[in-house]
Amino acid sequence: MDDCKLFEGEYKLASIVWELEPVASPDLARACEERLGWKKSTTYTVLKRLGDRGVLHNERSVVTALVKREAVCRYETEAVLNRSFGGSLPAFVACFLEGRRITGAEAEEIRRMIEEASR
Amino acid sequence: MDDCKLFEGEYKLASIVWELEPVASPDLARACEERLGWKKSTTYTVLKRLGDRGVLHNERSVVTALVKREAVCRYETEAVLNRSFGGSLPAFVACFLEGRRITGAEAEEIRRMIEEASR
DNA sequence: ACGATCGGTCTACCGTGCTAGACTGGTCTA
DNA sequence: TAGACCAGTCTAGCACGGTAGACCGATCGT
Repeated sequence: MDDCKLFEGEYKLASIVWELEPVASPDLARACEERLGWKKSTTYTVLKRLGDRGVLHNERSVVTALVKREAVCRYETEAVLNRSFGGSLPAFVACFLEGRRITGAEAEEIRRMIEEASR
Repeated sequence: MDDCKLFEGEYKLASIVWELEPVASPDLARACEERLGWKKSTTYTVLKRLGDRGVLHNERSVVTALVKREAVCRYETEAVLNRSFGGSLPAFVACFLEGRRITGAEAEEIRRMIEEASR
């Protein structure tokens, strides 16, 4: 899905939808005004764009997400990994961990996932 | 360092510098022309911008990097993690691993790093 | 001394994402 | 049925990143 490439403003809107969906479009506009300082028309403009791209859906004034947050996060994950780390997860982890500590619980969690994925 | 936030074109140029440094500016212009299809002036424009921001350095026609690749990668790492995963490495790893396999060697490598960082 | 070459800058155009004001078509109510 | 209200669209200005053409000052070979 190349639909998953969201620009900054689009991402902000999508984030709010993911949190509130299903949400009435006027409520969404209100939420965007409060949280992002957007005017009504701005919300609808971005909403329409994402609707056209099949990311969000607005029907009878009820907005829902067609593309889930996980898919977008995953796309970004992939993008960063490819662009900066040659697609290598170890390289990414190494970079993040450089001179940093993590808790035992986090370590355990990651260990379990690694275990799972390499079995 | 907020210097580490590079735009697309800037990142491309910086990548070439990281690879070739120290590099004579005309050579750099040539490399950008070959690899990116950039005209000379484009290279110098971006080079100057990055010079002003303290990312690259051009002195007596020799270009070097003041900000290292690792720092930029780290910045991006952090940015993605914060934006999409609430700063949680486990969440990122979970997303990346979702329905995917990794080799035993990679698993081992990550395990070692996790071990190291949680000790 | 002078023209050529070269490193480097200045200015500007273009595409695009962001934002919003003006407007429209439909519905509801007095 | 006329006016108010509301969901949604259209159009457009603005800022900015990407790109490059024109130009300039210094150096160097003849």
